[in-house]
Amino acid sequence: MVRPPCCDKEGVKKGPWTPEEDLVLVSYIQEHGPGNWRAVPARTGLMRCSKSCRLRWTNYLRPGIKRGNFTEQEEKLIVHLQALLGNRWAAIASYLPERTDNDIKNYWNTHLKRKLQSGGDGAAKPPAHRPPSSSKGQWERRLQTDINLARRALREALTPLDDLKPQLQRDAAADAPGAGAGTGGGDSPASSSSGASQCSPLAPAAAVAAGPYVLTAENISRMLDGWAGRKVRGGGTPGTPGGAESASTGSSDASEVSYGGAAVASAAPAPACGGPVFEYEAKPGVPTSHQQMPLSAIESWLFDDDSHFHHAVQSASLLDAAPMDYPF
DNA sequence: AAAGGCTGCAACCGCATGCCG
DNA sequence: GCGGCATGCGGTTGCAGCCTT
Repeated sequence: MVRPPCCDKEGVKKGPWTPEEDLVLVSYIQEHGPGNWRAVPARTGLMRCSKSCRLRWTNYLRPGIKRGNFTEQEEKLIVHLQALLGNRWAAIASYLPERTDNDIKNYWNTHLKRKLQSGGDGAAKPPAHRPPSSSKGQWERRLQTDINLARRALREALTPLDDLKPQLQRDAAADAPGAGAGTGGGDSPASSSSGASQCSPLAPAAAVAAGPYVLTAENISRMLDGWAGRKVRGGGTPGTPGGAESASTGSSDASEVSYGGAAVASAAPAPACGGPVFEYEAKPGVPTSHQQMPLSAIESWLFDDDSHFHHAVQSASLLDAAPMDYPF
């Protein structure tokens, strides 16, 4: 049996996506849900590779994505997690639910890497405990250790949030009672990969908080308005619905245009698991779009499982081998 | 004001991994 | 257990806009 090429090299369009293409893709996914990407080009008539469709959806069209304007907290998280996990952007992104791995990767390469390099010689060097590019089995075993390290790093990164901690913990307790409670067994957010079509412990809370995105005519209209209202880059590169312009215009853009806004979500009732389409858009094991949810989830993960954390701290001397000495 | 260089972002490419028959 | 397929992931590239000279 001859394996068909991933992308039909002939007749496959490349380059920036147009608003029309985005609309077609979003409409299709609204109807059929993400997945079965191979069928997407054929069924939609999009002259795009299936991978391109998936990428476009994952990085830009998916609801709940925040773009631009990385906060200092996010920067710290990224720096710490990059030091701990290496260039495993998908894993890092799982701690920043509103950010895509591509976004984080770009931000690291364009901002943080340079920042670290200019900030100190040693800081930019990968730590000794950085995951080796060895077999996955080794890596998985190591991951358990790194989880504990990550917790410590996250706690440090989140230290300035102590003022908010009581509220965050209340949120975590109220919104995600199960979030992180089972992480003592090593089930970190980064490692839970089976939640795409299931109810993540966090997903219902997020759905309640922000509601699911429902593609309606109004939303499509808003989307197109957003495109039409912004200058088209490169004679065809649309701004992204998630608010690509937000970097220069302020953080409000992201919520204005993104699909995760509460106003949009209010168009439909908050579903239980298996509700309307896009309910399954939550990243696996991570909350959907709500500004506070990621921190709540992280806080929950960090503090709910504190006993495990302290045990790890006490029993593992490896903490000493993981200096968190970064310029910022 | 114009030209060249630099920066940042969106997208592509190829490999790795997991699932299913 | 094996092979094929679909998807996920990380590295890299291309290009438009911005900045500097």
